[in-house]
Amino acid sequence: MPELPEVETVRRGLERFVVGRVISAVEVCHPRAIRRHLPGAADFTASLLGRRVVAARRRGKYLWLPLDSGDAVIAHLGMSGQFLVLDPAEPDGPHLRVRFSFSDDGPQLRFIDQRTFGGLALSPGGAELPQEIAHIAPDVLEDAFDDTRFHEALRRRRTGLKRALLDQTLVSGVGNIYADEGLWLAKLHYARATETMRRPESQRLLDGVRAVMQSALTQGGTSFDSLYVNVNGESGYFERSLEVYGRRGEPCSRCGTLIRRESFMNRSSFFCPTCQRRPRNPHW
DNA sequence: CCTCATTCCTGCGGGC
DNA sequence: TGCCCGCAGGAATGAG
Repeated sequence: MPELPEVETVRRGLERFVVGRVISAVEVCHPRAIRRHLPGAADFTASLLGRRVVAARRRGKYLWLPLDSGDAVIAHLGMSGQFLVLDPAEPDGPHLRVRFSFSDDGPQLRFIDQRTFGGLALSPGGAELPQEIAHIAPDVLEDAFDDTRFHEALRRRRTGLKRALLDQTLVSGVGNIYADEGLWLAKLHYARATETMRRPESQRLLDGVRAVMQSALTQGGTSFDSLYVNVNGESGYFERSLEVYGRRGEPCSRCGTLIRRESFMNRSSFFCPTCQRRPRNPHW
């Protein structure tokens, strides 16, 4: 599942292999992939033909490619989205959704997405910051992220801590996996009421989320070669470095207590019941 | 305005 | 062996 580190790795790949090139053809193989582009596939394609990609940007889990027209292609990888840079002779896989060809006849950019939660759209005039994603907050690795303001916003919420972490309008880039990992590092329970958070606890949480993301980014950034922009969730981080996610029944590396899994928000939460004490007044 | 459940989708794995 | 069902989850959406 691509979260911030994986998406940043993809952004770097796009910067390296796509920026500067002129789009010569666009093929929408599956209409669902551009469902958020309401004018439809023909409009999407027409807006891109002959345009040069001038940058590759990211906010949270959203990517966008500013074009020389001032528009931008917005991309979200969803659960299983990938961008692959492949020679035109390479056969199409079963989940190819959109294909971009370039005027240099070099490698194509292919958007591939098995579970189709991801998608692309054209943002008119969105080169600087697409208005479609203006509601997405800065992420914890950006200079623009203000720890104090995050803490204050957290205390104004009336919800559980993990729910707040997953709210992209409060902090972006955090998904289920890094939320669980960050909470474990900070020794905080997922159902902790946000309004009771104290400043040092908020700081531990931010530091924890930053630590796991930085670590994943370091590992993920090394795993793509010249024709593979990488990735869905497989940054190599998964198998080696996760402390709680997916580890139900395994001992906590800090205290030995067995990791528990609880169902929460229609998904799983993994935590150490000793290190991450359930609060007296949990917020569901 | 705020919070939260629901919804989209497909491959995989477990149970029978 | 094969079928069915649950599970995985980001974020838009609408209900309350």
